Amino acid sequence: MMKAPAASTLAPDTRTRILDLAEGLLLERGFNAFSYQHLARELGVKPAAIHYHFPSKDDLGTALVARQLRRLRKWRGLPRVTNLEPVQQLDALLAVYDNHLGHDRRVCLFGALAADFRTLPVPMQAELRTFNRELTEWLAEVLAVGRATGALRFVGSPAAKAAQVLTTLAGALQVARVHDETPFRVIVGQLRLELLP
Amino acid sequence: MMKAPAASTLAPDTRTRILDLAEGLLLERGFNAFSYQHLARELGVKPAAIHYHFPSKDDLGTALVARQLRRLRKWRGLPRVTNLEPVQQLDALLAVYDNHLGHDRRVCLFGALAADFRTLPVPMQAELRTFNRELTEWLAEVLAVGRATGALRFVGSPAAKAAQVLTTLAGALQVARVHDETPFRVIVGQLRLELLP
DNA sequence: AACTGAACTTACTAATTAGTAAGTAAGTAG
DNA sequence: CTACTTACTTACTAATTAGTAAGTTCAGTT
Repeated sequence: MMKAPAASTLAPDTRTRILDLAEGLLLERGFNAFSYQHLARELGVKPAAIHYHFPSKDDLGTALVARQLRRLRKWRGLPRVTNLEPVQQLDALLAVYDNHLGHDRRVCLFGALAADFRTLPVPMQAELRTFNRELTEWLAEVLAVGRATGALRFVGSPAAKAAQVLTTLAGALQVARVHDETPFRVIVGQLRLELLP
Repeated sequence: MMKAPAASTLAPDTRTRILDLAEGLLLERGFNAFSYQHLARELGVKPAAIHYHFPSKDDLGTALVARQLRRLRKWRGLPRVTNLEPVQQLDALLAVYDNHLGHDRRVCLFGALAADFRTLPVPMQAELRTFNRELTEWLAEVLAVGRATGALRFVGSPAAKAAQVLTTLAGALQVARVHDETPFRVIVGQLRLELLP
């Protein structure tokens, strides 16, 4: 029988270590800019060991996006998120992007993959589409409730505003990479200025 | 003596054909997703011919961004652009992005390179920074004049709003690539809705 | 008619890529 | 104890990569 993995904390298994490392490289250098050799060297194993866990790079990439989608679904259902007021939920979202910024100016997953999208394996494309769609839907709902209660202000539909805000946030992390943290702060400041009465 | 190249129209020379093709591949698949072989095959020459015009891929990439910067500087100085009212100048900018969308949903140069930024040659990074800075400064001036004349409406500084709008446009093309044209239209519609009283 | 330079091609190298197949060591199940 | 499974390593292939060096063709110059 399989031993259940320790639910949390402490030494992650190799598979998770591969995913974590690959995610870092993806968000810092792009999907076409790291190889199984890079991963193997960093982890102190042979490239074939990576192939054992993820037969092809397509599998690895797809697993990466699928994991992020699972994280999103878990996150948005967390009591410490669902219990918040819309303004605080928005702030929680902004905090995620701010955290990317602080993490060596990593871009978000969407921003890392969008440009190379056509070179990605089809299942990976599908996962990324779902990820972006669900995140946008979540934010649209937050914005709708926020405006209904007078806590947030904007014109147009919640769906349109949500798409605009998320797109801006993804782009803002890219601008931060090209320049420095300043434009990110400026853009997020502008977003808050417009949304909060 | 060198024959002066025909100022415009008609069969471009190989160097220009390389740049045009590389630009297309860059905007459609990313900088790390095309090779000298791809270029050569498409142009019906040998890879070494590309090396003749651009000794390294770094040179090619840098030339690509430098050309786009020259285009920007020329474009913003054109009478048919400088003579426009701010609202029309904004529309002219939006038309550029719309044109990318119509061109097989190409992302903009900035959006194509931002994610892979750290893998780019340093001179290419510098050109891209300058390109983004100058474009943002241009839009900030347009927005400042537009608000002063009452033709445009926004809160915050023109510089902040310009950074936000350009970031959103770059991101909107990426979203269009991942999904379809719809979110791009929605996001640009939202931008116009907010800016035009 | 000889020379020169631009724009290539041919032929190559060394490195890196993803991926495979076969073997092995250690642990687990019956 | 035996069989099986997990998690690898060793050793390899075939393709692709950027890049180089030397040779060729040809149009224009002197």
